Amino acid sequence: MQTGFFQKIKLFSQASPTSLQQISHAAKKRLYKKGTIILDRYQSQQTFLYVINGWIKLFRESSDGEEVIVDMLTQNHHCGATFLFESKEEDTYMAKSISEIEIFTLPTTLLKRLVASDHNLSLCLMHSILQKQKSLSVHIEHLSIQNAMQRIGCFLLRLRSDIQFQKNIKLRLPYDKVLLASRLGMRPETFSRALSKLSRKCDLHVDNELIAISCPLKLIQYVCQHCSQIFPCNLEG
Amino acid sequence: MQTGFFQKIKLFSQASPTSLQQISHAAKKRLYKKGTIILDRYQSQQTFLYVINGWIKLFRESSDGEEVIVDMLTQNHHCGATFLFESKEEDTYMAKSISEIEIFTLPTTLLKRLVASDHNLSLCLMHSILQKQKSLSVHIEHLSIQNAMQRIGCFLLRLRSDIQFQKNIKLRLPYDKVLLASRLGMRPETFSRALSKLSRKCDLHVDNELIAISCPLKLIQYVCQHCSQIFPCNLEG
DNA sequence: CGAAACCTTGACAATGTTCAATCACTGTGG
DNA sequence: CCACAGTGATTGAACATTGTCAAGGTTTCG
Repeated sequence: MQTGFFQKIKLFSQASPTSLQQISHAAKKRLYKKGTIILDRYQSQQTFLYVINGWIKLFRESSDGEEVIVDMLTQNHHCGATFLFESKEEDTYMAKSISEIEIFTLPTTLLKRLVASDHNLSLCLMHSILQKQKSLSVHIEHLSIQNAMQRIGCFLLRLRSDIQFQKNIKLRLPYDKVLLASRLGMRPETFSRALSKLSRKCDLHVDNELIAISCPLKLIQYVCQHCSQIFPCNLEG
Repeated sequence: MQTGFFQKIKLFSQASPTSLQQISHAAKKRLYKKGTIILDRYQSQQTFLYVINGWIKLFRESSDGEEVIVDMLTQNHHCGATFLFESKEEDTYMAKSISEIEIFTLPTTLLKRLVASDHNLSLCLMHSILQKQKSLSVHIEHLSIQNAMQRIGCFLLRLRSDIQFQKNIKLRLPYDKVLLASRLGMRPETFSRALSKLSRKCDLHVDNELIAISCPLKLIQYVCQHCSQIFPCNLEG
């Protein structure tokens, strides 16, 4: 792969020429169709994964056999930084493509070496981790404050950054409702009922995975009322 | 303050002598009694705060005037790293002592300079941030999977790391129940009822803020049953 | 075509919240 | 020193929200 490609990625934009060269040498770009297991738990430990395009589900099984969503990644998200310093088996996860995806991977060992030697690269990585941390904090606040309808509305609002200045927004849910329900901490049945209740309350038009928001401000007002953030909260850079 | 003090702190253990010197020069050690406002929102932006001892509440107000807990800090926790790269007003918080506390602070600007120049220091900081990130992920899993009784039990279990090998553990709640309830994402009334229900179910003995766990394994079994982590999950340090 | 997954709906159970009342405890000012 | 206000904590009753179970429709894909 070409160094220019990586230089355009914020995370690597400050990396030294040597680092960029090593990265572009070692990176493996891959395309997968929907529904493919990308990493098993063992591989997750050894792989830094960067999403160029599409959606990926990171998950584990709980002790009673249920699937637990660890994270959902999309464009410009990455995973694997956890294993730069510690490599505990309990932290591992599986990765599965939820749509067609385009990604690249790097061996954790290489990234570890680069981060140890390339100060600017490590600072970019730290910046990115801090952004992620903020989004986790916001997620926690939402889970403890918002009800099912609000969590769904909040998710919709975050799908588009320009949403507050538009009218009659049209969205497509990026992945299926069962998964989305789980991501938002509720049962599929609750999701189904809450979405239809929300659409009555805030003038949405729902047609399977297509959703039209006729008046974003109305939705924002209902969704964000108890939150400590100001509306376009936590839109990642 | 003495450089030796900071060298013993994991976060600064790999810092260069020059960094350590600058840190020890600029650090302000402080004692506060319970109930003191340590930082207002403006100060939080300019201050890196490290807890030597005691408990601190970080919080904000939501748009409808409710207090939102951002984080609870204790021994060896810190806050302020967020502002090393970005300084958004919405990310600021207030800090209040919940017990007698001993802390030290550094100006964000200094830490920023040091992190920019001292590679090993920045790696230590990154490590610490990644640990924090893991604990946030676990928190999210707990909020979406556990019920009120389990969240309370889980909190108790994390108060002592050796808990699984003991019998008849005696604990003291580190801060009041209203705050703890909010931290665990429930109402004080729910907390009160859930704690008494839990104590019946898992043989706890509750006497105000004192709690005795006669059989930790029984509690672990009930609390951790749906979790993707293995028991002594996410014990920091 | 048929199996499997996804999605929705109804009836009901479990869980959590709200509101109001009460009690204990703490610190303050008269 | 006591009265009193304020906070923390608990409890009951009514209510709201979410989860569970079962059934049936729809979509997807080999």
